[in-house]
Amino acid sequence: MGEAKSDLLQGTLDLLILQVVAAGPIHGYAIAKRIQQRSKDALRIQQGSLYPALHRLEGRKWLRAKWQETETGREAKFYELTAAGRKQLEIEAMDWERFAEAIRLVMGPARS
Amino acid sequence: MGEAKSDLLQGTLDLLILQVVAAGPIHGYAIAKRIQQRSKDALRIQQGSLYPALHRLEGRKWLRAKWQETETGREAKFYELTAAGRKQLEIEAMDWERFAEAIRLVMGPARS
DNA sequence: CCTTGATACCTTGACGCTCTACCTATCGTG
DNA sequence: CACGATAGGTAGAGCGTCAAGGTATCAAGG
Repeated sequence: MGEAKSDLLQGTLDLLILQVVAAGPIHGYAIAKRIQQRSKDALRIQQGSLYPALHRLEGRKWLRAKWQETETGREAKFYELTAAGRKQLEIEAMDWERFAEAIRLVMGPARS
Repeated sequence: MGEAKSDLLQGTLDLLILQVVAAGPIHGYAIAKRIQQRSKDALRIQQGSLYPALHRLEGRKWLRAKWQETETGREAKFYELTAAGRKQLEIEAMDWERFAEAIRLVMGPARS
C-alpha cells in the first residue's frame, strides 16, 4: 500500500548524494536525513539504496571515506567529495537540467 | 562509447508516451519520432524500449490498440488513451512535477 | 533491569525498466 | 539492386532501487 512506484527515479540518487556531500564531510545516515529534510519529506532514501550507492560512488573515486567521530561521540564513516567527484556533480547537475527541460518540452508549452 | 548512462530516467517513458498518445491516435513509430522532435532531439526512444513499453501500457489498460492504415497507406498499430490511461497520465504528470520540485529543493535555492 | 526508538553501519535477493543487438517486412530513391 | 526510412517485434544483459533482514551503540522510560 502507499506508493505504487518507487520514490526515486533511477540515476538521480547519485546526483543527490554528490550534491549533499559537496557541502562538506558527512556520514551516510546524515546524508539520507539531509535529503529528506531539504526535499520537505518528498524524498526518502532507503538504507538499502543509500549504502550500495555510497560504496559505488566511492569505488568510482567520486567520494573518499574515513572513520571519524560524530558530534554525539559515535564512530561513523564520513564521506567527502574528491576532485573527480566535484566534476561529476557538475556533469550530473547539467544532465539533470537538460533532461528536465526535455521533459518539459514534450509535456507541452502549456504550463502554468 | 558515447553515452555512459541511459538516455532516459526510468519511469519517465510511460509519462512521455501517455502524453503523446493523449493528443490522439498514433502509432508506435510516430510516438518515438514525436518525442524526439518535441524534445528538440534531446530524447531518443529506442525501439527496444518503445515496444515493450507500449505492450506494458496496453496490458495495464491505459492504452487501446487497433490496426489501421497510415496516411502513407501502410498498416500500423494505432494506440489511443483509455479513460484509465487519461487518469494515469494526470497522476504521472503530477508525480513528475512533485519529483522535479523535490530535486530542485535538494539542489539548493541557489539557482540562476 | 529491560525494552523501545533513534542513530549508524551493512548485505541479500528480487524486481522493473531501459538498453544493445538482433530479426522481419514494405516502400521510395539513387 | 542496395540502401535508408518506415513499421513491427524479441532476447539478453545490466543496473539501480527496494523490501527485508542483520549488527551494534546510546538515551529515555517503565
